[in-house]
Amino acid sequence: MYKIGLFSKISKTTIKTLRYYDEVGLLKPAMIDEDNGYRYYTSDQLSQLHDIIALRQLSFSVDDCIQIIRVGEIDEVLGDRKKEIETNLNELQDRLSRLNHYISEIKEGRKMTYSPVIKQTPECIIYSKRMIVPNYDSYFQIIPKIGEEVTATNPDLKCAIPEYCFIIYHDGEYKDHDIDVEYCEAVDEFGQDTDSIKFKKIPSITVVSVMHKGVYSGLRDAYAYAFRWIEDNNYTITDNPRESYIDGIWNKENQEEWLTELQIPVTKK
Amino acid sequence: MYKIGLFSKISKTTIKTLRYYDEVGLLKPAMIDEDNGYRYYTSDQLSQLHDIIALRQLSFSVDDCIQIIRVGEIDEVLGDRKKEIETNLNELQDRLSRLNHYISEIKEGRKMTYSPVIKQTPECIIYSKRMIVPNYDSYFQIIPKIGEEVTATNPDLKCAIPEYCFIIYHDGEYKDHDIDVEYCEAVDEFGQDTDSIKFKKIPSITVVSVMHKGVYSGLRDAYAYAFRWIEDNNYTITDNPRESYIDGIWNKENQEEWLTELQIPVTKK
DNA sequence: TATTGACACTCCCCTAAGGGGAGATTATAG
DNA sequence: CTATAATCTCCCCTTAGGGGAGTGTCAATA
Repeated sequence: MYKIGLFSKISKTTIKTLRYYDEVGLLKPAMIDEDNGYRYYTSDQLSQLHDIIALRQLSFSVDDCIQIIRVGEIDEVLGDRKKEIETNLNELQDRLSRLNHYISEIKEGRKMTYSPVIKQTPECIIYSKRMIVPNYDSYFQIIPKIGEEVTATNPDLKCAIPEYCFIIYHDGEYKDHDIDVEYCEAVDEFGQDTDSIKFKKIPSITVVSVMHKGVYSGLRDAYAYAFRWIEDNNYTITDNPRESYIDGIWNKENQEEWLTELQIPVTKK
Repeated sequence: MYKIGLFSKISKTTIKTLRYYDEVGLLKPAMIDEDNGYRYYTSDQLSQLHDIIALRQLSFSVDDCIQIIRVGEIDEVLGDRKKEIETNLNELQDRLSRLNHYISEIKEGRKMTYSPVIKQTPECIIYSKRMIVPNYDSYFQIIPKIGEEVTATNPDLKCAIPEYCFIIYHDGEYKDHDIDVEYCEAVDEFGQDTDSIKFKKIPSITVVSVMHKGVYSGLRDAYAYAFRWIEDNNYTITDNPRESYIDGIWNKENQEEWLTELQIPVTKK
């Protein structure tokens, strides 16, 4: 019969842990002195504790251990735990890769003004108009007309809340004229298609998102950064990039305050 | 100006999280209505939050984020975090490997009666006697004599508490006669060496530990299991195995209750 | 036998990053 | 004007114990 202090030394387990295991019923002492509450353990508890430590090192939770020890059924929990660990492993590898990317960016003297985030876009209904525009400047003149065109055929149509208004670039490469773009705006329900304007439901997808502040010419740096990031962190681009407009000429006079979100659909390799 | 609900939808962040970030000072709303306490956010907060999410995805803690955002110093924390993640990664890989080993053991129909644990042996002072014994049965007769021999020259010597009494097998291979063994017992201080008995300090080492219950002939299975485990989980054996005696003929009559701990010094590959 | 230091006990608060819910107030839509 | 939705604060909960306060007990020594 060992008192808790000695047993803790033998088993290399803290007294706190032993008391905790007693409390939750994972490992009860062989005997408790009724008078003074002292816990007494035997070597029987030692091998039980050994089994418990083995399970804990296999990363089972204390609750799992109780289940396993009491019911003796480990098989059910096993697969779950494996998947869980594999998920954690993948996450950690992703984080490490991103951290290393971050570090190497700093080492190469870049200022790290971009903060790439992996996120899901919402599933939503949009209307879209695809067109070839002569150059970048021109389509900001075109956009208001699209709005008018839509409300002409769909007077009751309302934008989705929160707003989600973006352009998809369909050219595989960079072009500065005759650009193949698709203007999209999320709305709250389907409306009447016209020749040029089509309603459709778009699914939720995974994108890497980069915020760009300021005038649109700076977007190229953001693109460059994002593409480098995707390459370095073993993601694969799965679709054409989107530019989502948050603040712009329509609500902010100061160009410095314009806010655009670059969304590049990706999947982890 | 967005109220919290809308802002939470725009930023894909829960309201709880936003309130929490407000509370800890990581992201304060642009304005709080004095009358009703409502929080109001702007798109400025949106890009700040985006930066925060990026840092969080890099696995920085909220406290780290506060530091980084306020002071602007990320470099110091960066190295720490990298090491931390690498450590976690190694741990997880170890766990996954052990879990897979476990699963494959079950699949192959083994009953998994052993629970391998990685642990540290204590640093301690021991006396030891190395000898060639004719066979396994004979050394249990020899051991009491060693005790007498030691107390003859060192009458005041006391065993260490907790007891640590073990045999090291110095033969590289299995032998059933003329076995080269070293009997060791931990004591509380150095004593007088004799011709055959030497005192020495042994360091703490990492071992894989397997408990064996029952008569000694069953130890072979435990050895076999442990060696297979070590192989499968990418550990390397760094020294000769130890058998540590916990319960045996000296305190338990019933052979079924004998308890022996197999300790095999290892290091992770 | 008295003391003293080591050991044991319970009880309470703490962790990180919010989640869940209660109860109260406010805003918005019809 | 009312019903519902949104928002507020406040409190408790999560893991696996750690730290400490205050108190009681054991074993060895003077």
